[in-house]
Amino acid sequence: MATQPRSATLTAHVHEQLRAEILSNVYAPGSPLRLAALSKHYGTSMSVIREALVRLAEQHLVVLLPNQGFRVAEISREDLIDLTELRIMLEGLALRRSIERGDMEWEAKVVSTHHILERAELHREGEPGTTAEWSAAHAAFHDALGVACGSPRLISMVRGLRDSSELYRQLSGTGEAEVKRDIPAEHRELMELARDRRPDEAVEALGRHFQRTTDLLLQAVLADEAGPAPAMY
Amino acid sequence: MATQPRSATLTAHVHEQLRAEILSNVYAPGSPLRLAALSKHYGTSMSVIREALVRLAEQHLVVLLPNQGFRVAEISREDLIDLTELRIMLEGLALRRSIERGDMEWEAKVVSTHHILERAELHREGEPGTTAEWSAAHAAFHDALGVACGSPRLISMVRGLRDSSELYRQLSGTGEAEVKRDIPAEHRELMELARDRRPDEAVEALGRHFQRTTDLLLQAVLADEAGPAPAMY
DNA sequence: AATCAAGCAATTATCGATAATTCCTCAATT
DNA sequence: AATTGAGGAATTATCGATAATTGCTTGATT
Repeated sequence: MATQPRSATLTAHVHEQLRAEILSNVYAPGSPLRLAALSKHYGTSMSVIREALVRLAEQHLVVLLPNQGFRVAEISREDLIDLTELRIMLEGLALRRSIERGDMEWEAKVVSTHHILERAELHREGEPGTTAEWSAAHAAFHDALGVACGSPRLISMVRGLRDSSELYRQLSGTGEAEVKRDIPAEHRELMELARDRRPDEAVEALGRHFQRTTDLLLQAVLADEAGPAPAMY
Repeated sequence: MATQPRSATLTAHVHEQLRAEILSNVYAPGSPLRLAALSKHYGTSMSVIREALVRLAEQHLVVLLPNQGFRVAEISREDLIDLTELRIMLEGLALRRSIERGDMEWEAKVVSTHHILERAELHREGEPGTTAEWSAAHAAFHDALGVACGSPRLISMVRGLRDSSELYRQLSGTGEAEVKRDIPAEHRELMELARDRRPDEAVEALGRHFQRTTDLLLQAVLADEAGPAPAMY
């Protein structure tokens, strides 16, 4: 398990790893992240764990309660709806601007990341859940769509929202509900509309893409959770 | 100078203080923030300084270069323009939604924070630069405008952008250029349009308010900085 | 003079230990 | 039975020291 730190700094490495673990649902939403346990797990002192967790807390992937430690961020219907609305708007804007301003290098990146994603999708046929490779390829493709928007801040915000969304997506695995959906086709459509520089249609397609995912997620994973709280009364 | 920590935790207290110092331009943009010096300044160990700085780094107010420490975030024409564009959009959206969804308590908050701001503006007549009280009142008023939008994430993003903007604003002091501008009147208009629930006009006014500030800032403070770099060639 | 490398000083990153706080248990009281 | 409060265990927050890294200075080399 001894990991060789490729990162410039130990903390950066742990931060990346921990983010990946959280996004792939190794720790359930709301569950505590104990310093001692993680310290042992990663073979580093509590200081570097703590610093990594502080960073994740600022990114809203974990929550810090003073003197009570860190927990994985909670999930909820309302939050997913909020998240999706903002994502449609901001990631849509980033896409629109990329289409308007992106150069040929950008086009190439869209095409190439889509190609990798398409391959991952073919390989995945009938697989149980979301593969780590597919998730990475998926994130890379969506990132490419907006990366030429020209605004570092917008890119950063979009990435943050995307990470938060991933928390929900992983929850469903490859949900049964998704059988009715041709996700590869949606991605191909997005790639073509971006490549062919059709801003309105592309933004529209992106919005539908997100909304569909959210709707399925809402009915599949978060179907209940309407009352004030789960149980214990 | 011994500060009594009202915060739940020492780090939180230092984080707040440091944020305030950076936003009020105690340290110039780009200047290094040395752990030992700050540690001495605040009378705490380097660990809590470091944690506070890590948080600020995630909020884009400072920058961390691995093994080279922390610096106050740099400023630039392009960044200010980017920032303003995003602020107009996001803070405008928050305002629109607050007008649509805010209850009477929200209205009251808008009116009351505006009242405090107006008082601070009157008191400030002829003062040299931006007062700390005025800055606080100003931030509180703008915060109130968007706080009822119903999206915690949007509120958080808007606050982050507002903090970054403050970095620029403080740079100008009460610039000479502002004499031609009736800022109190702009604020009053905003308050009235929000209070009277006129979304389109309010959002429009907010956009103009930001754009004016930025335009003046651009010509007053960041007039040069067109070439590749200041000097040293 | 310019370049380069070795050594040194300053600074950051990491560690392990201590202090402070919270949470749980359980007995005492009502 | 429910509530309260005092202990004690578990956990977080803070500290000071050590290790690692960077960057500067200086002296050797061309």
